[in-house]
Amino acid sequence: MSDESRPWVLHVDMDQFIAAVEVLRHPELAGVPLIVGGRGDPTERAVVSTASYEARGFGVGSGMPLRIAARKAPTAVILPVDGPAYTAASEQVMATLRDQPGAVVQVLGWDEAFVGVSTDDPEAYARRTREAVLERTALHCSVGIGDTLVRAKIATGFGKPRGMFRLTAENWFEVMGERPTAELWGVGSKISKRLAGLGIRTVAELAVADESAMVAEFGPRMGLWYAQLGRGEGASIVDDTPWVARGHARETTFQQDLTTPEQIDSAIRELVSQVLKDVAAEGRPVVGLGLKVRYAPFFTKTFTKKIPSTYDRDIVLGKTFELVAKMEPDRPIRLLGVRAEMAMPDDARGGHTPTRSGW
DNA sequence: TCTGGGGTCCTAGGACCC
DNA sequence: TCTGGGGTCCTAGGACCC
Repeated sequence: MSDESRPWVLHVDMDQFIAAVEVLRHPELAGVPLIVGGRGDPTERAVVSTASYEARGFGVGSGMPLRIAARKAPTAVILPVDGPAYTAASEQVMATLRDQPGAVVQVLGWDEAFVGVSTDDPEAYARRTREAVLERTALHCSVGIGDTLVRAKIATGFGKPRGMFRLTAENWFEVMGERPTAELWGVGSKISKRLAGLGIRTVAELAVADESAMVAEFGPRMGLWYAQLGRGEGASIVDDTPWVARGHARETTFQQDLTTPEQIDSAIRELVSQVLKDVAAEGRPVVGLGLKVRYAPFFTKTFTKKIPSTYDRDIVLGKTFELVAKMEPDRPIRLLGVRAEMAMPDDARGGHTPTRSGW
């Protein structure tokens, strides 16, 4: 170890963020199993956004259907999602991070951010950051310390809750080598299964995977990117360029299945008008409109249509009727969404880095 | 009494042009 | 009668993340 100041990547992740914000507003809920999701009504179709650690003890996790969560944790308090409250808390957290000396902050979501900083003692810096966040927001966080973005991000999991962990080229294989590929950030269940088909099950095996086999299976970009991920390598520069959305979408879940063309048509009209309003607020032209239709269960149909200059109602409705015509009568539509794509300024398009997410 | 809503990026294949 | 190669654009779909 040297005293030399060098660049580090910190990944700051709030502990059970949404539940913690709710406890701040409802102090009597401290220590109580708490579930936040949907409109707070477990008889409705919705999923869990966050479960407190107490609720997780009952086997409740995020993404789980709310009614199942309520069954698993019958004593849990269930609250509705309150987006504006979490946005406000998030802004306080991010402002605190930006106030730290020398910090470059790249926000990843409501409850997490990368912080780039040059320091000779990243643990001390991380500790001061955690203290500052706690003091300003009364919220706890964990910090991952890494020499790349990927390593910092993965490190956080080992620091939770209310702690920190350092993951670098030095201990990467010691810590991650024997773990399944699905523990990597960007490898989910589908990809890990395809990797297993190539005989690759652990991070260490992925790290030395045959390049031509990877490219044959996943294509030129993804194939090389996954192998790189297995080594924990990649970008180490935290980028605080303000984020510009590439598109907007509106999706909704119907409490009752939609079954007739008339119902579907009016639902699409409503969503299209909402998303066009969102896009108009950005002041950029609409270049495409997509429709996503989900049948119950597990089956998704999509179409996207480039719109020449502006939204063309006839095109969208024409495609809609095509979808409806293809609908099988015994498969009622469950969920439905509309996505609009906006024109992007050329310099915001990205695509210059060798990884799927630009890192 | 199963399955949100908001995003990101990549790939394959067909159409079309030269 | 037979059939290039390269490039771009568009659509559809897949996968992942929080």
